[in-house]
Amino acid sequence: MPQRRRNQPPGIEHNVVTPELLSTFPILKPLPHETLSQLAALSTLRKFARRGIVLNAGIREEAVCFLFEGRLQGVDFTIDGREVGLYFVEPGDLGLFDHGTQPEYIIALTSAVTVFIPMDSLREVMLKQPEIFKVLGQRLAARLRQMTRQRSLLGLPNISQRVCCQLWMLLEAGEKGSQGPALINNPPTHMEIAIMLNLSRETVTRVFQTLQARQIVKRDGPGCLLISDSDTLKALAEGAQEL
Amino acid sequence: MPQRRRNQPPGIEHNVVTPELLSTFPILKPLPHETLSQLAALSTLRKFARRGIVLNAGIREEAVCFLFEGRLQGVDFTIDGREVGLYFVEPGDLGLFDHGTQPEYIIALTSAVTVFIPMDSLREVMLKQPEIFKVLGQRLAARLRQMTRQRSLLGLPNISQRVCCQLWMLLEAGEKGSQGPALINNPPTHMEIAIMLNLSRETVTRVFQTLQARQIVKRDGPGCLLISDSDTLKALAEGAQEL
DNA sequence: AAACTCGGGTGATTACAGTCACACGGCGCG
DNA sequence: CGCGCCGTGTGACTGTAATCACCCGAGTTT
Repeated sequence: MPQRRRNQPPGIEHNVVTPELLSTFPILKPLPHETLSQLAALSTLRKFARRGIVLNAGIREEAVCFLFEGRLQGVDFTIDGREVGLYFVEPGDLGLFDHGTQPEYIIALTSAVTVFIPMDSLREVMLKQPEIFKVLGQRLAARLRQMTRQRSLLGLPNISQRVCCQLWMLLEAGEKGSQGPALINNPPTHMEIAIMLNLSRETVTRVFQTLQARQIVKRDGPGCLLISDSDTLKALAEGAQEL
Repeated sequence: MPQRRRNQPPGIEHNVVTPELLSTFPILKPLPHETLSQLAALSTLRKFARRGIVLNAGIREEAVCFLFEGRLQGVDFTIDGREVGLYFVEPGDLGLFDHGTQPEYIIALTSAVTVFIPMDSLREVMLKQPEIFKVLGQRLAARLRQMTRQRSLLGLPNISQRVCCQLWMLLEAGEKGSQGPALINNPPTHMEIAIMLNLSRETVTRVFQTLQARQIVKRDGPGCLLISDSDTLKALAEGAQEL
């Protein structure tokens, strides 16, 4: 479980958020159009390059952040400085924030497009539209469930099962093209998976090697991972089959 | 990382919750007395014996639960049925709930006294007193931070450091009698610690053995663990010292 | 073109925690 | 009382994943 070095390109800002844009987020969809307009006016569009720091630990950046495109990763650090992966953030469906002081960093794994809504502006809108509270609460709860699920992964004694489970979760989160050869766009690197699963990079690589040898997954250039045999992957993830 | 068997004694119910009782919870303290009275009328006092199931996974039990006395543990299970410890719940300061469907079980590690407030009753009060939202949000966020912290523990490559860190967190959570020999009341069993840290029971026992040999901790009968040398424990937890 | 960095791929070695097997004291209980 | 369970304590053995060391190819910078 090693380190990653980071060069930290900044986020680029724009200010062209439309209510339509916001309504593409399932979480915000239920809100009335009028509310979305208000929110849109307060929001900022920000782009991040790979490895960019989206939200910084400790800094009390009072903002809610919605992911549009790309993939983010919540990471924390152990006392002795090792990186620990907490969760992945998938495009579209995930809003994430910051409450009190954010304990973890959130980092762009790919170039990413996000929408930021400043917390204090949000609060004004919330006073008139208490439904937002509910929406935010649901997000928090979902994150909690996600972290619980991720934590229980670590309990798996079998390493390849861990990796397969993680892959399976990535599949579920992404485009659910149901059966047939599914695919994961911009998959995390072996290193990024390793810190999620408390493994070393080499171990993850080796598991991937056997998965490829068994024709279960397949690289399709960089930026795309093909799951040729998702049934077997599922079986492996559930421990019904040994690798 | 093994299993625990459970015999599941039921919770015993009473209905004698006073507003004063509620105000002993730091989380609820800021609420006006009138609100507390309303809540108290809706609340139920429930006692659990050791190993009792406080909140059941999957079941959509719409209630908020506050811990008064004792210690609880959130647990989940891996796909292959192994138990995984998620967090400890300390008396007084911790309220916990249930949103959507609770993914994890919550189990009494010692006999415990709790107060339950049904979710729907709570909602009525919330309409008039939106501050409760804030309180609940803070709790959720705190739980999230706690789980993050616990997760980063697992990243520690050194096993004894993991255990010491966990002990240190238990100390912090409990009575902070500041310096001098601190103590942990009703400490979790080795097994319970093991599933929190992804270790085997034996490994935890062995770490405790060396800690006792080094006079850092000491058993004071069952139900009490004495931390003789909390400075060294802290050093071990932070990795400043090897065991 | 050379000099990087980054992501991935591999082998040899080895520390170390899991597992199994057992033992022991305390305590509740029929 | 004796029985059984639970929490703890300990030794021997072994599998396995971390570590180290290296290689490769593809992009980028200069």
